[in-house]
Amino acid sequence: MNAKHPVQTTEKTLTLVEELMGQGSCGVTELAAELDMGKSAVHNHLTTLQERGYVLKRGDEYQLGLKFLDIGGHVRKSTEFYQVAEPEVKSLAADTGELANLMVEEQGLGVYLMRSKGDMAVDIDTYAGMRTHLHTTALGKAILAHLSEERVEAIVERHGLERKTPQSIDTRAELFDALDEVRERGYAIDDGERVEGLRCIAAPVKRSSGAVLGSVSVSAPASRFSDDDLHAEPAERVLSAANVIELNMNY
Amino acid sequence: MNAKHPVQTTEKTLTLVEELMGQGSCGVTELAAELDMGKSAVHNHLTTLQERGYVLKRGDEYQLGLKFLDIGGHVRKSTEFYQVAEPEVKSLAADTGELANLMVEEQGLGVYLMRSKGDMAVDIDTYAGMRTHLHTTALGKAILAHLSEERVEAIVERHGLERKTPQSIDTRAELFDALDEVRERGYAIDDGERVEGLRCIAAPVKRSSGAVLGSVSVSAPASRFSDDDLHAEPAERVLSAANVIELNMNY
DNA sequence: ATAAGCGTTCTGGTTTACAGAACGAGACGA
DNA sequence: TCGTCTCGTTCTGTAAACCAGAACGCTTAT
Repeated sequence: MNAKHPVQTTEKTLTLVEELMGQGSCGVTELAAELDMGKSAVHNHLTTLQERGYVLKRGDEYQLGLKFLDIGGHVRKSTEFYQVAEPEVKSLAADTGELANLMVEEQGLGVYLMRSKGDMAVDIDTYAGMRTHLHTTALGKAILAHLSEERVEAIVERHGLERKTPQSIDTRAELFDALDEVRERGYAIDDGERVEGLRCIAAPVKRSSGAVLGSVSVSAPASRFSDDDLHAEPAERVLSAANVIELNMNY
Repeated sequence: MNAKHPVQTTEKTLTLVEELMGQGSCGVTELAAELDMGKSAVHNHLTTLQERGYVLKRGDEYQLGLKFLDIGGHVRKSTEFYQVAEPEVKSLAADTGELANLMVEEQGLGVYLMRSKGDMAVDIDTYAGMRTHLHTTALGKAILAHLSEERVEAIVERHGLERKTPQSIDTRAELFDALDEVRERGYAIDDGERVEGLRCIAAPVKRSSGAVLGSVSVSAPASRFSDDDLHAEPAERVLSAANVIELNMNY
């Protein structure tokens, strides 16, 4: 549902914050030009944000501060799912030596709640808090497979089916086929659909009611996740991690 | 410096966000009462924030979403100091088996940039992004010890010397004595000054210019950090971690 | 020297945020 | 079953405040 009486000033502030996140570090004039606002307006917003700790001034340039991490970290820490899953994702990373991830759905997008690196883990561009289209990752497909068809339709309607690599899913038919497969097999795979050469295997975590809470995964370069291996040990280990989390969530 | 023409609407939005962070989950009426605002104003702000992904509605209550973690995570990831220090803090935790931390100063407060748990690590209430008074932790004292005296004065002026436990520093004289000691010894210690029974040892990380970038630490229960041991292996290991980070920052 | 660029300050007109009242829906008890 | 209380939401006029634009120092480049 959209806001019937949105606060336009707040929208401007948020747009400014998001622009600053994209740019990294910016001057007043540059931001004003980028966002079609007057310099004074931009300046007023920035100084207000600075006073509250959300923005820092370094020389003549402004940049986002760590206050966002404070709030975000607090929100994450207060999440039961994160608290319960965290140790299990860590041991998943330790056991496999690869990169283990935890995802939840929010507003139709996938949010990485955490990532834990094992000894050999690849270092890709993800970070805790990062958002991604659900259809482009194994984690996302594991979640989508256990939402109602109308929820999935609504999400596709809202966010589209953008392609990240030539392997990405980009039609509804492909997506629904893939989700059927996930439900049958019990876990989802991603073979270079978001990052070329990266394979990923993910299992859903569900409440005993059947509602999906999120998903767990392990990512590794294709060279270490061969076609044969993929469906053996790694799948086994990811499913067991998901199962442990489910048990601990349901007490 | 304070904003000469602050955007009051933005301030209201931020106050609302911070209140929501404190409360966890709240209804419109409760928030309106808490903040002395009309219900319609609170509602307008919340729906605006919701539309942008910063706030979620669950039933009739509103709560903060993970968008803050997205922005905060992005800011952290873009920080050179974090990128460089991260692997070293991880191995510090792995080697000692305890809780290793990384802190930077922002707006006169200490911000935990990361925490990494070793096998036996205590689980305390800190989280990445959390802010704390600098004078209450070894990490903070390691930073303060390498700021100019007027910076330290300004920080004390701004944030005061609040006590967390009976052991906390709470006078300027005590603080400056402690900082002298830190400079002489090369590292800072905290013996139950923030959390009773928790000992902590921290070393500053400095640019070759002498400017302090932040600090690294290891925390453990007093039972595992005896008086004798504290200044031997742990101190050695923390100093070496700080040194490695310094070398990698300065290329 | 001069000019061009920046961030910052100032002001008034007009956009717009918001108090307060009214509405609809659900929960509860009589 | 009905009335009552409370919640989130919608609506409206008016008082407030956001902001374009111009002006001001300041630094840097020509």
